[in-house]
Amino acid sequence: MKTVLQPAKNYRLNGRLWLETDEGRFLGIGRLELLEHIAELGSISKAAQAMGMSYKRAWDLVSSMNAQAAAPLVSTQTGGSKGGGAVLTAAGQAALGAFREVQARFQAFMASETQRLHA
Amino acid sequence: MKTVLQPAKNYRLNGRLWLETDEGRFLGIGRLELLEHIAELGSISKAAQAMGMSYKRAWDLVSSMNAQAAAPLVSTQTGGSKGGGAVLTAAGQAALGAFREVQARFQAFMASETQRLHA
DNA sequence: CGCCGTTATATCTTTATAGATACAACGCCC
DNA sequence: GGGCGTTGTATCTATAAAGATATAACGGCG
Repeated sequence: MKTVLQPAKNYRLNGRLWLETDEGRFLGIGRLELLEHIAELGSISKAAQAMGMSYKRAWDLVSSMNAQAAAPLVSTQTGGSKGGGAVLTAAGQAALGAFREVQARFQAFMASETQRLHA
Repeated sequence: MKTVLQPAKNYRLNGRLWLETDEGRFLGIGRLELLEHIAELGSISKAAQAMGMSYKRAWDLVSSMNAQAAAPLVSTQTGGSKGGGAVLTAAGQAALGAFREVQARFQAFMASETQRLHA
């Protein structure tokens, strides 16, 4: 196996991908996973708990996403039968699906490039 | 123009790519630019100055690169006619070239994916 | 009306990271 | 041998990011 680079240990190509506006990051892998958990659990606090993330951080992320998007990605309700909750809007579901696909192709790209480096 | 996502402002896909080992990041865009400046200027301190980076940070980056690589990427000399200096080793030049290519294809990937999102 | 679980918000503390500063060691060169 | 500019290293400070904690507001429901 001829490799162009020879670090001491096994190495791999890794990376991160995100959508950004002039105001900063908008949607990346972290926010993507948060949206997935919110969609599944119907609650910001439950999603944060499931991810080992503080509620504050999760709420800050949701807040910044909703602020930067033309239409909110997450719709929240305070009070009610279960105390409240959060669900994805149609825009949120569309964003989730679209970014999932981009992320999948990014994974494929990285795998391919890692192959090439080790070739 | 139909877009899947509708943030308030213009948005773009961005990302970072790096090589990593179990010990952490090894070579990314920041270290790549540092290597380029070292190759051009023959000095860690001059490279740091040109990049608006503190010498300490530049030295730390070089040190961690050399520590993680099987062969050092940067060869340094203390003292001498010009007080000392730093040059890329053959391994450093090879790493520079290889990562430059990966980075270029990554840029193309991101441009293509941005196109697709706006399609 | 009071209970409940959640959203929403403020404030303080902790932690990680970058930067600033200082200085010793080195080796050519005058 | 002394000056010079760089590498190499330690230590302290400043700043930003994340976490911890506390509490108000909300609205269905018994």
